Amino acid sequence: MTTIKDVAAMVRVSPSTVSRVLADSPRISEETKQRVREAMATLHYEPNMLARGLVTNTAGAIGLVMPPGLNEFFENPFFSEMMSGVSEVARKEGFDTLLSTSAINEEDALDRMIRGRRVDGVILLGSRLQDPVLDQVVKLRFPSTLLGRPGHNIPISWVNNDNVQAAYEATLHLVGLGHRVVGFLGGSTDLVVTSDRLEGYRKALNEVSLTRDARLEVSSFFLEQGGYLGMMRLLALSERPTAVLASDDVLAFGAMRAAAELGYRIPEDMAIVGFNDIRLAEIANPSLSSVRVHMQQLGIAAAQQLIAQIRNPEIGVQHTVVPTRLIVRNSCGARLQPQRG
Amino acid sequence: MTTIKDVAAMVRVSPSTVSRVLADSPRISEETKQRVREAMATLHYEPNMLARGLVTNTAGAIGLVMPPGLNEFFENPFFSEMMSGVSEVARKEGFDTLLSTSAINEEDALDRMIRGRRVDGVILLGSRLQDPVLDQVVKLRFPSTLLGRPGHNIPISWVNNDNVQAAYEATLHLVGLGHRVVGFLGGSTDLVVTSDRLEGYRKALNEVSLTRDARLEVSSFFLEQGGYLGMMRLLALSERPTAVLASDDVLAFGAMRAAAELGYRIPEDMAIVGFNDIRLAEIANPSLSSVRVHMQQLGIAAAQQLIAQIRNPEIGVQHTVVPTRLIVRNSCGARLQPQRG
DNA sequence: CTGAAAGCGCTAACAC
DNA sequence: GTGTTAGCGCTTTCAG
Repeated sequence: MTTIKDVAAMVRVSPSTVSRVLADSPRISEETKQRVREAMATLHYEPNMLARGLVTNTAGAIGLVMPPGLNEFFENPFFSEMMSGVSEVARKEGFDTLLSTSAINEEDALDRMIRGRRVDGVILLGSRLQDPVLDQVVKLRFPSTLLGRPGHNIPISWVNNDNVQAAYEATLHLVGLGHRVVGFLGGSTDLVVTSDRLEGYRKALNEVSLTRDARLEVSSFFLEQGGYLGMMRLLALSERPTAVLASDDVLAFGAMRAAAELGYRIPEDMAIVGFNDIRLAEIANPSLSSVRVHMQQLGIAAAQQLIAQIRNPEIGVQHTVVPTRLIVRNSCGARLQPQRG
Repeated sequence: MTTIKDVAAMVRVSPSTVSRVLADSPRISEETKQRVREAMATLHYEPNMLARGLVTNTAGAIGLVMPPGLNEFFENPFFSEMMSGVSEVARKEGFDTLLSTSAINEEDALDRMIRGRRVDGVILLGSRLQDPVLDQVVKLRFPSTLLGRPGHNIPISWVNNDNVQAAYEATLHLVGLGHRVVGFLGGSTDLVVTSDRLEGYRKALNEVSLTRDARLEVSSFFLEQGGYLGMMRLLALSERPTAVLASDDVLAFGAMRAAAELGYRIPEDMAIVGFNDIRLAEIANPSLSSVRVHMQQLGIAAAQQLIAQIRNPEIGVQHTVVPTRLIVRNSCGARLQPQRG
């Protein structure tokens, strides 16, 4: 392994000079820099990040802390797109991206990453209503950004959509198409994102004076299968919904499959709107109406916020709201001639 | 930050004793271990991985080297599923997972990771026909596993499907359904996986004495849009195919969209078989027949092989072939009554 | 403009 | 069983 000493020896300067060249210090003459750089190239020198990190107390990496239930998360296209945004920014800014795979739970993952000095900051993917991880990271005063919204009042930077508003608008859209019984199909209820979208849904129903029915609000796990099962429940109700707002596209697809299997036509017998607008929404048949949340943009903003914080710890908490937009396609029936209402 | 010294001071032992407790050395009395561990807990001690890595020359992480064209890759569900397998193993074995996002190309990413001692081994995701990265990693004698097959003869561990055989069987399946003009829709031609699947396709056509036509072999980028455009080309041919083998499900979906848009019914007018069997294949309408490659299994095997290598560098190159299976659904027409042949 | 020296937190001989 | 010591590769005062 080539070290700074080898380079120094080759150019007949001291290790500190080589170190200064690495940092492009103005105190080193251009000529020396030139010679040192040549030596680095011929020796294939690459700085040892561990050694550097040990003294500078930096890691050159940002950590992605997965929510519990890794697999569920990996399988959701949301994840890839968000990560694509994160890593794009990380790359540009010279950071690597570390996945918190080595621990069994979020708390341990965080401890390992933070106290173990493996990363310079963390992006927390999603939050639960009472989330100890948030307290933990705030208590440690460690650079961090939450992708989502904290469920309780805590000074932490975050990047989020206005999920209440988005779900509110999506629900009103369905109501505007004439639907009087609208179901809500959500993911895990202790996730803030689920609760926010549910709130928006309820708000809309209240506003148009439609009676709410707890049985119309089903929650399941965040997988296609979860949507499938949830939809089965909704369809089994004595007063079954004619439209459903799903809090995730993957759930929406499961719901569509369930409905189709039982002979319901979409959108004629059952209108569906999803959330996230994953790539597949456009391709599917029928194409899925969905609230576009700009997943990649969320990832980009989170990474940028985090890196700004790492570079300037005094920056204070930052909040970014990425706007959403309802993309109307075929699954909600808006493109049909109005039949009800 | 709590260090080993703080713990040592608290228990009134030397730092080396604490270090030995960390390693659970048998030379330390149970009683001392107990006291040290208590101190570690109350002080929230967490070992500094940088310092440890500096002396042991380990990083506690495995690197995932993305192929160039990050985004294309992130968007393919193949990636998430494979990564889910990798990280599951990594977690169990106590490794973190580092994404090579910080460099602009694979070579630099590797240099940074390997010479920078950020990882203990790397998983290379996919290979091109002449791939300098493979030479690089072999030359450095660094633990590594290729997810795919090397395009040239080089002693490197890999995990792969038998893509030639799989494509051969899939093509024969289509021929067996009576198709006499079968198209091939591939990804980037310099990828080994594309070339292998193409070879299997050709082999099948030769075997059943169907004339091959270079115009029936189109290649495009690895996105839905690529499949869409490729299919448009195939449909424009004077002698157009009645069946298409797509070397990736995402391409297959693009192809299906193109065909549907132009009024072709699937599978009646156009039979399609894809590759990878992503989750969506089952859900899609019509459901997509696809060669299941067990993406997660590939990731698991790659990670296991790599970690075995890290733990025992003398282990030599290992090769794993993960079997494939053609999953017949609706898009290939096998479930219809035979109409041709 | 450059060099010498100390030290980041940890492990690993080598002592006792 | 435990302590002492040196050193991993690098950055950073402090000298000059």
